[in-house]
Amino acid sequence: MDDLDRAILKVVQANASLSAGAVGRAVGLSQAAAWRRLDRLRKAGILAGRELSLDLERLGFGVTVFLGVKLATRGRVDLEGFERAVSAIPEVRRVEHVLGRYDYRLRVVARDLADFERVLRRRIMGLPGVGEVEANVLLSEERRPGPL
Amino acid sequence: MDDLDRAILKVVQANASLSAGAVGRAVGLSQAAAWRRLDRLRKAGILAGRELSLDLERLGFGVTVFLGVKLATRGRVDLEGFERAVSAIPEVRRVEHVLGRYDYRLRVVARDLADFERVLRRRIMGLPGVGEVEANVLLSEERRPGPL
DNA sequence: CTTGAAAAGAACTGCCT
DNA sequence: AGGCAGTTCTTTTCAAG
Repeated sequence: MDDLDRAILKVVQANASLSAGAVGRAVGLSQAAAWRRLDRLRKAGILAGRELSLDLERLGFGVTVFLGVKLATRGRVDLEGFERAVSAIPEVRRVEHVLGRYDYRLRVVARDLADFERVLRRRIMGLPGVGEVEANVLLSEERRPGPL
Repeated sequence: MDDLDRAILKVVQANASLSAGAVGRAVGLSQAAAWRRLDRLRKAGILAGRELSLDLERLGFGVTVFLGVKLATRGRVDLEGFERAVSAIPEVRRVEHVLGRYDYRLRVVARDLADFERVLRRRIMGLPGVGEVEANVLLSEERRPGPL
């Protein structure tokens, strides 16, 4: 983990579709040297994997809502039951178990607000142990490269 | 946008590093046909791009905190000033502009809770227009494939 | 949509400094 | 560790059925 590795991580964060040769050119290494470092970072688990980002709006899912969920009852059983049930809802794209005002934060997509209401009432509110629920509708978001 | 396209999107969601040939085998198309469909999905903006997922824990950032931020004052100027200032903080990995109890939700990483306290007190609380702030510490999270 | 083929480029390997 | 050179595999494009 030296400065060259950090430079490589910066480059691939900015553009995940770069070849080893292109990464090498960007940081001043040969294709083979850059590839070996990328390989090492992958095997160390630091480069965890690629993800494809779908444009959900173009697929007809124009609404994203964050739900803060507080469970009415707690305990190991409740957490597991809630997580299993919430994972079966296709509109739920992310389940975050958190500490604070809520127990879970869910990222939910829907075609529109009417569709979201359906998901909320028929799927989310019926989950086992759900207590208080709070919604925040996403207006826009920005991803940032992060610290390094 | 037919069933084959949807099947392709499912496959590449599950594994973003698949070659066009491998995608074709998975959905019952030839290499060339699968490539043409992937190309079309990319050009239509539905496949928006790849992202690399870094393992921030292995890089020494063991703490992730979600911050709900309510601005003390509002208006176009306040939003823009806040967004510009918050984007300059390297520990902020995501800025979500939302409607609801908060105006913004921030995803913040730090080396540990002491480091997070430093970021919160010296960086976040000093942002222009910041009013109420609420923190939720991430315990675990799960990404789900999403609806299709 | 399929097959086959060809050119370009990327991934991987071994050897040498 | 880094560079060079070579092999293999993918990507990408094209022609033809």
